[in-house]
Amino acid sequence: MDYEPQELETRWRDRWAEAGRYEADPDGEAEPTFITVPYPYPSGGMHIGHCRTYTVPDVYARYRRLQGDDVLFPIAWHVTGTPIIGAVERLKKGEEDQLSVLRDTYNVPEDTLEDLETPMGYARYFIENHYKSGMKQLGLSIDWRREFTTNDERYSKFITWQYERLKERGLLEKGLHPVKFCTDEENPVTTHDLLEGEEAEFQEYTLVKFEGEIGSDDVIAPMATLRPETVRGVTNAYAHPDGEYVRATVDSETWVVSSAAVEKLRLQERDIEIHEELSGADLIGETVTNPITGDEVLILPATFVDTDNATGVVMSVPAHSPDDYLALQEAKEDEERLREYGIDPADVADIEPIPILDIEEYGDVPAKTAVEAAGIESSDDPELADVTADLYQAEFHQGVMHDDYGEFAGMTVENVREQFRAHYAAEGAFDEMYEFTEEVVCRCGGDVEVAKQDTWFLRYNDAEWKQKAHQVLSGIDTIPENTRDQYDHTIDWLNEWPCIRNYGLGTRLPWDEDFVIEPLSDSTIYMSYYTIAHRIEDVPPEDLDTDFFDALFYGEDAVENPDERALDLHEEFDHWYPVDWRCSGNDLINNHLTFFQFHHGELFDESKWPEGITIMGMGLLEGEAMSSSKGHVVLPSKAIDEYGADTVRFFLLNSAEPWQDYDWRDDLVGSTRDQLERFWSRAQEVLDFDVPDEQPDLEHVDRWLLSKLQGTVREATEAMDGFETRTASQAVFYSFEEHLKWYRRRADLDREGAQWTLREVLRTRLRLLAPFVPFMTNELHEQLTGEPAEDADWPEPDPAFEDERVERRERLVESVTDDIHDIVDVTGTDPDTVRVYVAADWKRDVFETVRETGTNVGAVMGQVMEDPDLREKGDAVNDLVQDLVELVRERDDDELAALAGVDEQAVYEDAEAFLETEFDATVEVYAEDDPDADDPDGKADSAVPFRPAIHLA
RNA sequence: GCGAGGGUAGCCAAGCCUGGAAACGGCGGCGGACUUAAGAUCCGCUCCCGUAGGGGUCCAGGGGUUCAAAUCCCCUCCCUCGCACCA
Repeated sequence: MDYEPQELETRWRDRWAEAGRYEADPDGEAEPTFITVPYPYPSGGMHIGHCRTYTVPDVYARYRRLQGDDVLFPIAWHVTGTPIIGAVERLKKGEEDQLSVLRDTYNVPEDTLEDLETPMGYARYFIENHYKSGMKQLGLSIDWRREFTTNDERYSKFITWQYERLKERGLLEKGLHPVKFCTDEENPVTTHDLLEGEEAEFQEYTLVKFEGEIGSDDVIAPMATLRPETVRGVTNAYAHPDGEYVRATVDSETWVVSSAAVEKLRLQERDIEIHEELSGADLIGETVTNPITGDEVLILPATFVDTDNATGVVMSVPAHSPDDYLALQEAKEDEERLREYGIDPADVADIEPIPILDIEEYGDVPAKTAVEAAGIESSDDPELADVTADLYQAEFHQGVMHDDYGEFAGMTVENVREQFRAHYAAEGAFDEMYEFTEEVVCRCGGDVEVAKQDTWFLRYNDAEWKQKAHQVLSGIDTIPENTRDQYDHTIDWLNEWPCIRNYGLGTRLPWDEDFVIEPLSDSTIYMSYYTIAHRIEDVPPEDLDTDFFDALFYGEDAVENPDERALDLHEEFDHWYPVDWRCSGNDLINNHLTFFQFHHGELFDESKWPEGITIMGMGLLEGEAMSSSKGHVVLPSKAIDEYGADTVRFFLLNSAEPWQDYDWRDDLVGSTRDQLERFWSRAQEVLDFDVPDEQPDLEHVDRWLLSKLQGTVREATEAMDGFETRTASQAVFYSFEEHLKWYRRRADLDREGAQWTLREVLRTRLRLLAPFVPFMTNELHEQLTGEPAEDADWPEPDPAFEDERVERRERLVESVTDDIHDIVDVTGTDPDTVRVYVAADWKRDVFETVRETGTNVGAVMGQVMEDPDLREKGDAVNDLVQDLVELVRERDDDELAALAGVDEQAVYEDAEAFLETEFDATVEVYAEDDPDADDPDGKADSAVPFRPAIHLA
């Protein structure tokens, strides 16, 4: 039978579907195992980069089934939030990029595009035609009865229950929060909605409220700065001479700021009324008072001031800012210009930098030192930015505040900034304003600004809640183990999390219908929903109130008059929960996986807390990140059509451990396919053997192979328990192929014993490989035994076949073969006779002495030299002891014990026939001290125990 | 900057926790078998030197511990990822 994966795999898919093979219902006897993976987000199609994420849990699920567990592996679809809506919008607008992704990358037929113009239509298309069909093609052992979407009515009731309960427990809080806001669409936007500035970050400027008289009005000129602690070093201020400014009431104060700033402040929840438009020239030459020092400073003209950034008025700290230092120098030199604005140049000439912090190796005036050291003379010098960055960096970490900072004196900037700012903000001298670090543009072309919005937060900063999350974590197996620190760190680091959005799919906030609960916040404990997803369909949504879910999750004592239907569902929940394993991506450690722990800690009893998390690496395609927008993807359907699902699975699981990145390379996938095909044809040969079931006489090599098989079972089992799919499949498949290679070279395969052995080996390996390549192994195992591999048991190591001495003996044959090969290669000879001399008995005695005495050469020599016969041999004994000490050091006790029991001469004599074929020569085995030994070149005495002397002729 | 993970032969990559064989395996390359040929398959070789199983150098760089270090400790250099309101 030839290997035809397409035909074979279709047949098994149909069988599974017809039998409902992976539908899991509580089974009283078996141990329940519940495995989940984050539900996919169908905002596009599935590509090969997604496949491993779902295949790893499948392999584990299949493994646990073979171990006899009752396994639940469900899937659902996450549609919450804006990505799908955004994708639909772009499609409806006919955006070329979007159309190209749909048409070219995901092969959506032209006449189907119309169906994709509603969010759920769009989602449904990709669910059915990509995810679901792809998962079925891959052979994922999913219980399909339990699928749902997060936009389903009943799921929403479940989310409603959860948020009602969190609110009751005081874990939700209302507050203001900065968001990205498109000024055209007048809506908050997400990173996915951006054309430019995806990298932009929120930057919180401190506004230092300088007071003064501009025109004839008392006003506040808020100077925007990122370094509020430098306020004592301010010598002057700058405004743009041609900039547009306004005088306006901001909340209850009168401010002068740029016109551009007004709009931003409005978005940041300020009450604003404009009184008068001003030009920069109106500000210049005026003096304002530093709210901290009380010093009066002059506003100077500067065209480098950006009126579109923050307030459009900046303070100047020439002692610590290279920009300000140069600008001041330049202002002093241009007296003409100062007079133009009615400023007395003498007043400017008097301005000297005021240092406010010390930093080693930068002298009294760090900015001056930095600028001069770099040889910068003009503010146009492109090197200035680097010099500035270096100085800021150094000052931040090493700068020590001067004495006039009072309670803040002596501290470093790093430690003082936040405190300092909070202190003067509380006094009313400082205010704040947000800006982006770069320009941000919406996909609609509109300008995106920072807006402050009313939001509900999850209080992840709550100390008690954090404590619970740590407790949950301490009970979780984290794979790989070194991710544990990251979770702990994330738990401590998480702050308040805004859990709602203004629009998007999903569940409305129960007490405020204007808001939708965002995706990361509606997916924290949904694994529990899988346990009842298919059966809750029988309950009308209007009955699904909070009491219902309390009874469902907490049982009959949780509420008065619990709903019988809920209690019924509770039994199934109770059967499957907690989650045994959550298999997820390493990019979710920082958010989802930690939220998952917080919410379980809060909402469930300790007995329902998750037990394991394993994280997965990314997929690359031919060494580069996959990208659907660039069309740099491979679709699973295409890969499976070309190679077969078993090959795709085997490659994904064998090329790297789950948590490592893997690289989908066509040539390597092709070679995986060849390997499976070879496995198949070798298996066919074994199937053709006609051997009885009961064990025939076995030879040494057969026992050797069977012993190796037991070790492989052990290794694979241990690896599977730790999700090490690569180690497990490598051991069972590739490493064992190496053993077979040797076995085929060594053994006479026409014997009944050999054929029986090979059949045993195949039967065992099929079961060990069943989680990885279920189609092929089921087929072959059924041909071999009448039963599919997945219905058999996971193999156990059989102690009757584990034999260290057998393995040691075979190792001796391997090394003597290697040694002869080496000599043949080096000498370039083709021997007719190969003579092997086994070390004399007295050498074995020395070996025994070393074993007993230990690996101290002196001690061994002392012991050995007590024997007068040995003493006579002199240097020969010394050399031998050196060799044997080394040999013993390199081996463990079991190995040595096994070696000690080996009759070396018998081993080589048994291998004579093999060696004769191997070298096409006559092979003679002698004892070193056999008086009749034929030893033409006197080689025999170089024999060492387990390292016979060799002579070629 | 903070947090995490890495740097192994032409390339990919195992080994590192639990120190003990120039270091699994794959790809690529070279040679051979089979074949009319190609492909596939199979067998060898693939750090340097060597006509006797040997010797030399080696696991980012530099120090240290040890009889023994890719593996343990310290320092330096370089790379990847995350630092949020987003799946």
